[in-house]
Amino acid sequence: MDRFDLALLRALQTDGSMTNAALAEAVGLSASQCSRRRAALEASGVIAGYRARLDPAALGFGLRAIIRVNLRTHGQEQEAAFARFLAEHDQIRAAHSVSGDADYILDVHVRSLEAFADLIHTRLLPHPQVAQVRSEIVLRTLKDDAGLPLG
Amino acid sequence: MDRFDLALLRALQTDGSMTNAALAEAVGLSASQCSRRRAALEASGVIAGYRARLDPAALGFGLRAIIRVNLRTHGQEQEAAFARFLAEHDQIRAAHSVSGDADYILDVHVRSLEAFADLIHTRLLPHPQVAQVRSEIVLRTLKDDAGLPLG
DNA sequence: AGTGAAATCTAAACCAT
DNA sequence: ATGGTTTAGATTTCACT
Repeated sequence: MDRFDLALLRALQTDGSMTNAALAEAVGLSASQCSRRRAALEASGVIAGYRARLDPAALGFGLRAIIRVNLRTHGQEQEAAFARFLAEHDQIRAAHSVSGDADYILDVHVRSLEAFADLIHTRLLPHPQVAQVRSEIVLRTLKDDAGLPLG
Repeated sequence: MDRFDLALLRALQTDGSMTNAALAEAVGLSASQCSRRRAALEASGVIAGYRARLDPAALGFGLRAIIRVNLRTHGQEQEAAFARFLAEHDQIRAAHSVSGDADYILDVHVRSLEAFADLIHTRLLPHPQVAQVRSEIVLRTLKDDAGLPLG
């Protein structure tokens, strides 16, 4: 993992569709070398994959919210049940168990305020493990999934 | 935007490096048609771009936190100043202005607890606009940037 | 470790339906 | 609008330094 690898990663987390020729120019290496280093970074898992970034607004997702959840009980089985709940709901785009005021923090994209209310009132609050739900609705996104600070 | 476009988007937000031939097989269209639809989705901005997803742990980012920030004042100029602060700090990977208990919610990746403490105590808290900072440290990530729920 | 060229594969323009 | 063909370009393996 030298400065060339870091430069490759910086370039690829900005634009994952860069060709090896473009990467070669960007980092100062030959295209073949970029290809090989890139393959190694993919094989080792440093590059976990490539994804298209979609525009939520263009696809009708009008509302984003950050939701903090507290559970009633904290046993192994309860946590597993809640994890299954999270996995089953694809409006929930990110979910972290956290240490702090809340137990879980969710990042949620929905099409409308109705869909949001539905998620809160007919999904989350009735869940047997859920004790408290507090949400913040996103008004403006100043930064979204900016790259990792490499170098 | 028909079911084929949605299928393309679903495939590409899961794996952005799929070839048009692979997409053709996945969605049931010819490769040329996939190429054309894909170009249209890129041109219209529905596909905002492609990015490599990096593994934070593999790159030494040992700590992630969600930080809620409240500002002292809420004028145009104050918000702009805070927005500049956010843009300048690349440990802050996402930042949203929100309606709810907090004014801003930040998603932060740092290398260590020291780096985290430094961000809080020598960057955020001394900032003239910042009134309150409350953070939750991520213990376990159950879902991270899952795709938008299409169809 | 690094490069340059050859062979394979991919994308996009073209054309016909 | 869609699918097949072709061409120009990209990737990757190989030979070599």
